[in-house]
Amino acid sequence: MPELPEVETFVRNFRPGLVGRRIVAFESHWKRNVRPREQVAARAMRGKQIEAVNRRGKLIVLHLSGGKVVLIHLRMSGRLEWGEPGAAEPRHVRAAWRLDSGRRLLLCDARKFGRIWVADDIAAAVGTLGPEPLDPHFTASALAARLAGRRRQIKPLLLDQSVVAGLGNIYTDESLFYARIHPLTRSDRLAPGQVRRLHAAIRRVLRTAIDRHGTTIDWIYPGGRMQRELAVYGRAGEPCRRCGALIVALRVGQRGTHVCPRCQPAAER
DNA sequence: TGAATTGTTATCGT
DNA sequence: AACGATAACAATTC
Repeated sequence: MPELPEVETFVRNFRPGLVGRRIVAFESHWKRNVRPREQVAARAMRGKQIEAVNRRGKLIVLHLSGGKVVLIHLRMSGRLEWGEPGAAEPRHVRAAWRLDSGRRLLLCDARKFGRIWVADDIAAAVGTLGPEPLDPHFTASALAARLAGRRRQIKPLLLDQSVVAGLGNIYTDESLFYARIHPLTRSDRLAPGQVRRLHAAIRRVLRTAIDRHGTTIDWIYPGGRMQRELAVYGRAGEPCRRCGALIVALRVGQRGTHVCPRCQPAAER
């Protein structure tokens, strides 16, 4: 569930408590999800200072003194919490970084799908990521270039992190709605104007969602306000805010997908 | 109780 | 062979 806006919100909320702090210890018994294995990762992090905290796609990136990076992917149900001395321990703690401030940074994850890497750089851990959709270099023509030569359905293509980094199910559906593109449309059938609309929609949706601190739609991610403003996601059977037609749920690439049948006419085959 | 949930990867087919 | 579609997987909640 955490997509780019939710990850960005975590980064902004936790950055002040992290930058400049030193990692005293790393504790985890999350064998399957920590790379390299816990003791090796712990040794690489111990004593290092956190010099910067930022985001790349859906990854949280801690830049450590000495040059290594710690990458945290929240996947479906991960979230960051502070472990305060004397406070009750949150549920589902999978990893903890003890800091010289006396606090612990906790990665909590009910479903255990999250991941932690300690690596020399992002590419070494997760391979190639597509451009940041909010970066100035991500222009409409840059998007068009990334779609060129592909003939996949547009929705799975947008979910592919090597095409654009950071979009997940919610914001892909929202972006396609504002661009008035049906999610099954083949990418090579998009007119230049549609690509420009899609580019603008992606940036508009992500910027708005960051401003609202992300989307809270269930118990997993608290604190967001974007759910009030979603146009299609999770609104099956409700009227389209633009035209009044009823929002339809369908399945695209194994994913729950939401469209306005009038605003997003199905691509003819 | 089992259906729903998601990003990634493995696998199958074209 | 490269790409696209699909299945599988992790584990939990309601």
